[in-house]
Amino acid sequence: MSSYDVYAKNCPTRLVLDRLADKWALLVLNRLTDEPVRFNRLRRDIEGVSQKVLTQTLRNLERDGLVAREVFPTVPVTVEYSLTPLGRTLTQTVAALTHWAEENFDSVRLAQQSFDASKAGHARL
Amino acid sequence: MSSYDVYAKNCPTRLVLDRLADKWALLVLNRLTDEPVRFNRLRRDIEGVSQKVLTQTLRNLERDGLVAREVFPTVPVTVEYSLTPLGRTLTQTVAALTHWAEENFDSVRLAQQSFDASKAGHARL
DNA sequence: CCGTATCCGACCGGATACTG
DNA sequence: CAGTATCCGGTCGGATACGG
Repeated sequence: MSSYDVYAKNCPTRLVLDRLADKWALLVLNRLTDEPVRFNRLRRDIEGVSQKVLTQTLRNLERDGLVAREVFPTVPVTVEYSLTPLGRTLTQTVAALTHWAEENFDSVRLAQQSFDASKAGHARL
Repeated sequence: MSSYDVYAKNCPTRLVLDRLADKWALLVLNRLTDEPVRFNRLRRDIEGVSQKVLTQTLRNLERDGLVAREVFPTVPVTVEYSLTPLGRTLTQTVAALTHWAEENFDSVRLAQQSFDASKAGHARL
């Protein structure tokens, strides 16, 4: 079964999947879907990400060819990030994931509460 | 723009997205797509995951209502994991992600090599 | 404005040993 | 077989300071 190769350690797909399995990466790709965005704008819009981590995330995405970085020689300097053609091939899927999360949040929360309640009896400290 | 709420810190969707943005979780969901799987089978099939981390991943997915855990009173005990109906609503999207990774691995690798080569001049240790 | 560099505490995950 | 418990080194990420 070649479709099971995905689970193998040496499967190249795992390397790509590891990168996508990153909450900030997904949020960045999502934010860049409609328009190019400057660094600090991105930093402000995606609440909770530090400058360091956002930079790392963007570098990784740039290295993978999903995001393009363009520097404008203004004073002070302006840097715009946008999706590459390769990156755009991912937007449908990323949007689907986000959409699922929006649609099913209530179900997930309900399941969590139910799960936690059923385990409450064990909390005998 | 309500569709931008996804990026807000307090957005509930972020909580769900954080959980899905996990490489092991995605691989587990993928592996459970076609059939229920026992714990050690899962551990063997998904190379590189430790028992501890696989357990944690499965507990989280169970808590979120995506995965069901069934214990069979055999000797020794047998535990089967499967997708819940809620979990099955995710399989299309997860499969799409995996499929993208398979399709575009070459492009990503090429981009990485190109990126690394362009930065080689800075490696003056 | 857009980073890089450094320090440092918190958390993650592997190894190991033990239970039902 | 399927976990839980504990230890413990490595990594991640926040804070801060500084540079182009």
